[in-house]
Formats: sequence, C-alpha cells, structure tokens
Amino acid sequence: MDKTERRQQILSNARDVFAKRGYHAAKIDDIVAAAGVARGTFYLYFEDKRAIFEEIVDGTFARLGQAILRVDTGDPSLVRSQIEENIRRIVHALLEDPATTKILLSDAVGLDPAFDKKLLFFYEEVGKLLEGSLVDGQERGIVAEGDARVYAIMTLGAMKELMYQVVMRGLEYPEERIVAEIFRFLAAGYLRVSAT
Amino acid sequence: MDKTERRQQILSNARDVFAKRGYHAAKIDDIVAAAGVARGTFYLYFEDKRAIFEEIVDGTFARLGQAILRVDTGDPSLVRSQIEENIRRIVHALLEDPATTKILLSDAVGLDPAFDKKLLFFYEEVGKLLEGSLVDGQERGIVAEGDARVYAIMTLGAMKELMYQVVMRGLEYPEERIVAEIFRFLAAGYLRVSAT
Amino acid sequence: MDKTERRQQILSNARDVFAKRGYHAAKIDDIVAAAGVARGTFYLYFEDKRAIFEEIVDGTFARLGQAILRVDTGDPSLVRSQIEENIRRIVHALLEDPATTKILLSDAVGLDPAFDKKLLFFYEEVGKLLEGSLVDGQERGIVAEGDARVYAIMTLGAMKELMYQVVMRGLEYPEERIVAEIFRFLAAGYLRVSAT
Amino acid sequence: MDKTERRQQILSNARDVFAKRGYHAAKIDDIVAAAGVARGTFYLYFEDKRAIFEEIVDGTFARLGQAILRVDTGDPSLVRSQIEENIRRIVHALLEDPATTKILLSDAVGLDPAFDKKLLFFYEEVGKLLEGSLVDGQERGIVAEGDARVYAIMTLGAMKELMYQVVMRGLEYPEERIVAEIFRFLAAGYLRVSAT
DNA sequence: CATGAATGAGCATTCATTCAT
DNA sequence: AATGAATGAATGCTCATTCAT
Repeated sequence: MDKTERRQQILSNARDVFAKRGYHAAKIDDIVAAAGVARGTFYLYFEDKRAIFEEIVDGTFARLGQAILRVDTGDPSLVRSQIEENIRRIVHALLEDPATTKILLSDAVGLDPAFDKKLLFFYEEVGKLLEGSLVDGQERGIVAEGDARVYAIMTLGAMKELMYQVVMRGLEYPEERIVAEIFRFLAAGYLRVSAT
Repeated sequence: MDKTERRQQILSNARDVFAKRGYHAAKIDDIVAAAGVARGTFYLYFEDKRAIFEEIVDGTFARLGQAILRVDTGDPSLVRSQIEENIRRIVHALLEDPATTKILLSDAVGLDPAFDKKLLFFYEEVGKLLEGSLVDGQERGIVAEGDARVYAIMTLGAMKELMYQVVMRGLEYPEERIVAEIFRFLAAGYLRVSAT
Repeated sequence: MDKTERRQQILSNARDVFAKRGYHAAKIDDIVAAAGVARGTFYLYFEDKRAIFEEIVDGTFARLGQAILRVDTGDPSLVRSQIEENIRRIVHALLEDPATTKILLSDAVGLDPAFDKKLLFFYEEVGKLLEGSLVDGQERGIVAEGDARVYAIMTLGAMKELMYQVVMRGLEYPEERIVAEIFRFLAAGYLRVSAT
Repeated sequence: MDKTERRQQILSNARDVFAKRGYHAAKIDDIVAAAGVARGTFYLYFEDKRAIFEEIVDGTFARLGQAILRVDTGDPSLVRSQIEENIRRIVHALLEDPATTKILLSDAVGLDPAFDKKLLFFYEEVGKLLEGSLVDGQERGIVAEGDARVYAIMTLGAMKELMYQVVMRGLEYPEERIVAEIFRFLAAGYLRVSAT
C-alpha cells in the first residue's frame, strides 16, 4: 500500500468516524481503530486531529466549488436550465457523500471561532457569487426586485436545511425531485395571499 | 438573593459565555467567574455543564414556540397579516437575544448525536406545524401546489440562515425589513424565467 | 492544611524526586505519589513540571545569593575573616540541603538552552561580584596580579566541584574543614615548583 | 563508503546535534537527517540513542586520558614544565573539539543516575591520578601540605569551569594564556591576606 | 447554602525502536 | 546493507465533578 493509499485510507475512515460521532466525541483512537493502523501512523500522515478534520471540510468545499457553474444570462431561454443544472450539481455533490455533508453542515458548525470564520468565509464566497448572478439577473429582468443579498442568504439556507434533513433523517427523496422542488420554491415561492 | 435569582444569574452568565466561546471552549470556570459564584455553587443549581446548556437551548425553544401563532385561515383577507405577524414575532424573538440565537444556530449544532436528535426533533415539531398550515393553505388555495414538507424545511432553512448571518456577522437590517424580505421570498420567490 | 503548606509539601517532595531521579526521569506521577496528592492537585499549585523545577532552582539561587556577603576591604586585618565567613556561609547553604544542591549542580545543567542561559546568568552575576572584589583587592594588594575574571571562574569551579563531590559521593568532610581547605587553596595554591 | 566510515559519519553528526540541542532535545531524526542516512541505518551501527551518546562521551574520556602524562618528579627542575605541559594538553584536547567538551560538561551531567555514576567514576580516576601525583609531590616538597584529595577535586573543578565558560560563552582566550593562568592559580592562589 | 480545594479519568501527541522490503 | 513506514508505550496536562468545611 503506497503513501497516497494509506493516507486516503485514514482520511476516509476518519470521515466516517467524524460523521458518526461528531468532532469532539471522535477520538484519535476511534479513527486509527477504524483505519486499522497504529496510533503513531496517524501522525505520520496528518499534523493533528484538527488538521485531518479541516482537510475533510476543505475537500468538501472544493468539491462544492467545482459543482457550481457560472450562469450565462446571455440567452434568457437557457437560464432556467443552467440554474436547474447548478442546483442539480450541488445537490448531487452533497448527497453522493452523505458523511462529509453531515460533517460540513453539523460538526463543522460552532467548532470554534476560527473554524466558524472559515465556514462563514466559504458561504460568503458562494453567497457573493450567487448575489452577483442575482443582481445581473435583476438587470435583465429574470430576477425579481428585492435585496439580492438577502435572497442569496435565504437560498443558501433553504438548500442547506433541505440537504441537512435528507442526510440526517435519511429522507428518501430522489435527487431530481429535490432539484425540482428547490427550483419551484425559488422561482415562485408558495404563498398566494392578497395584500392586507 | 433568593434561589431563583441566583439560578437566573448563573444561567444568564452561562449563556453569554457559551455564546462567546462556544460549548467546548466554555469552561465551568469561565461561567462561575462570570457569574461571580464559587465552583461548587454551580452544581447546586445545575446537574452538569450539559444540563445548563440544554436548559438554555430549551428556553430558546420555548420562547420560539410561544412566538408562533396558529394561522386562522378562516378569513382569507387576514391570512397575510397573520403570516407576517408570525414571521415578525419569530424574527423578533431571535434578534432580541442574539446570544441564545448564536448558541442555538451554532454551538448546539453537531454537539453530539443525542443533541442533534433533540434539535432535529424541535425543528421537526415546528416543521410539522408549518407543514400542517401549508397543507391547510393548499386546500384553501392560498398555498401553491407542491411538497408541503419540503416547503416547510426550506422555509425554516431560509429563516435560520438569515438569522445566523445577522447574528454572526452583525448584519444591520431593521427587523421590519427582514420580515418584509422573508415574506416576499416565501410569497413569490425571485426567479422569473421561462421553461426550457 | 492551608494552601502554603500544601504547596510546600508538593515542592519539597518534588525536590526529593528530582534529586533522586533527575529532571527527565522524574515523572509527574512520581512527584504526586511522593506528595500523596492527586495528579490534578499538582497543577493547582504549579504551572507545569518545568515551573516547579525552576522554582526549586530559583529558591536555591536566592538562598545562595543571601549567603554571600559583600567583603569590606577597608580594614585589611578583617578581610581574611570576611572571606572565610563567606566561604563558610556558601558551603553551609549548599550542604544543609544536599538535594537542591545536587539538583543545581547536576540536573539543572544542560536541561535545555534556555535553562543553561539562566544558570550561566546566575553564575555570571556571582562571578562579577567576586571579580569586582578581586579587582578591588588587587588595588589594595590583597589579591595577586592576574586575570580577575579567570580567578573568579576557577574559584567558582573549584567550590562547585567540591560541593558536587560531597553531595554526590556523600564525602564526609566537616564543614569547617572544607572551609579551611578552600581558603588555603585560594590563598596559596599548592604547587611549590621553581620556574623552568 | 565502508562500515567504519559510515559509522564515523553518523557518530560525528550525532556529536554536533547533541552539542547543539542537548541530549533530550536531540532526536534520532535530527541525527539521521544530519548524517544523511535513513532512520533504520542508525540502528545498524548503534544499539540505541543512549549508546551513541555514551560512545561520544567515552571517546572524549579516552582523548582526555591520553592527554594526561605521568609527571616524573625525579628531576625537580623539570616538574614545572611537565605540569604546564599536562595542563596545556588537557586544555588543548578540550578546546580543539568544543562540541564534545560542551557535551561532556553539560549534557552528560545529570542525564540519569547511571550516567552520573559513569562521570563520577571517570573524574574519580583522573582525581586519583592527580591525587597520587600530589601525594608524591608532597613527599618531595613540591606540593604544599593539605588534603591532596580536596586539592585534586578543586583543581578539576577549576579547570572544568574555565573550559565550560570558554566553550559555552565563547570566551576568547588564547590557549597559552589559559594554561598560564591555571598554572599560576594552582601554584600560588591569589589571596594575600594575613591571618585574623 | 456557599465555598474552593481536591480529584482522577481521559486524551492528544511524541519519538525511540522495529522490521518487511 | 539500507531504507523508511509502521509501531505503541509512555506522559504531561485539562477540566468536569465532588465533598469536607
């Protein structure tokens, strides 16, 4: 087994342990036991417990970052499919690896102020991207008036919560269904009430 | 100072410490120092660290639960204002005490599997309430077709994320503005794109 | 038992353990076992292992510093007795507590660069004091010509080695005898050989 | 590179590492990195860390032992130069390799009780040799009355301390000057005070 | 009731040494 | 012989909790 494999072996077992027990309850012992290596071996491949956790989260960030495509608003008739495709890719990236999704949406939250800052930064980046697209869309009339930043935040929140519920509760929704529901939610909301 | 006051004094200082440092970084020492009582006194009023944390979260649950009013869909012309009032009350309850909101949305997440279950349960209860109203609304034609459960989850997520950003980043939005944006988001979404 | 006593109890047992095993071989467990307290109690009174060791050495420094009296060379007829008195006090200070002397002359040496610097600094201070007295004495004709600094260094070395041997080998010399021998050694050397 | 060379290469790099960091702070990793060999190779040539350290100290002992010449007191007119020559050889042996001198006078001290015993034994051997010469000298009238053992101990201490200061502080004394000062110190002391 | 000194289980991390290749 | 990945015993330190005063 070469170094990369061994590293991957520890990393993936650590991921499972973190997902199962949560960051603090996950002991180095649990990780090495799961990986079937000695205590010291762990430290041959990773600086410390925090470092391997961060690597898992960073990896998820990277996967998510790659999933997101820039929306080209040039041809209005293609916007919808691009947005759907983006939602589809993000949902897929999160659901194909429920363990890291659980870690990202649960264990990584409130770990400590420094880590909170890291998460906030990631979501800020994604939020900015989204916000930019929304502002762009507003100029082209394909996004409603309103605070684009707030729209972006709520969009992220809605998707995060849905993914969290799916992952934590094992909600059995087909991905395509999830994509469709999200799109509908973003496109038209659901309240049909008249003004007071 | 009577028992109740003393208890409250410890509780409220603990809340600040948890909010500032996070659950794990908050030491009993920090709490008793903030409350100005002796180490042992803490244990006269609370079972253990976990218990006081849980009490804080439970208190927030209770406050939130009280904030939510049942929507009477009898007179369609009054539904909108009732919904707005609900959003207003929830937002107000969260923002009037940012410390507990931060704890609820950050420290309480991923604490351990048992606590995750507790949170999940609370959100499930709220979600069911909301889902029920949505189904009810669907029957009366004031809620669009679609999966009410998913709508409920995304609604919760959108609101949680917005509150989280306000609390963590100190976003300076007037409450009324937030309420209006949320309502608009839920009512009409923002995408105005034609089908492919 | 009040805090000062408890502290002293741990300190003095630590001193014995350090003297017996040496700094590195002395484990916190050995110290607390000797003191009859729990592991955590140790850390209630001392920052860490290094700190208690440093305190022991600093205490010895202080005792030694107090033992040394400034020699008043005003009345030449009184110089000899003052010097003898100084030697007597230093020798007494070291031999009345062999454990700390062993620690100072053995365990504290080569502990790490930072500690070496500390030791070097202490001996430098003592050396400067001695050197100053020697220069003063040279002006008054009661100290022979020659490099006062080297004299000071060799004097310290001679005394340190003698004390070390007494402490480590349990050499049974009466203190007064030691004082007399040191004085004679410093006063007249022992080689009686003619120049080449 | 043959076995002897490889061994020497590791040994001499270990010496530098020990001198720079001290015994405990010197890691096998540092040594093999300095020597440019693999971790396992180290153990092909040396039993363990302690063994290589001991070998370094033993080598220094051997070098020092060879530096010391027996003083032939037959012709009194030649004694002085023989003693000077001895001092010169010892000083030279120590200063030509400051790294091992630093190890001998600093890291080897207080390593553990067993090593202390070893050092004590070496100095005892040298001390006995010196003591024997002193007793011999006393019979021939070229060494003053007094306790020869104490003279021997203080002589060793004086020389050790001077060498230690030169090595640790980088004192810039020419060897010949050091030899002369030591000789003068041993021959006549420096105090010129009348009895009380 | 209040105190705070004492407790000790628990854990991350280090590093000398081994051994399969 | 040489390598360097793997090992796991060893240990300092933390901190929630207890309990005698």
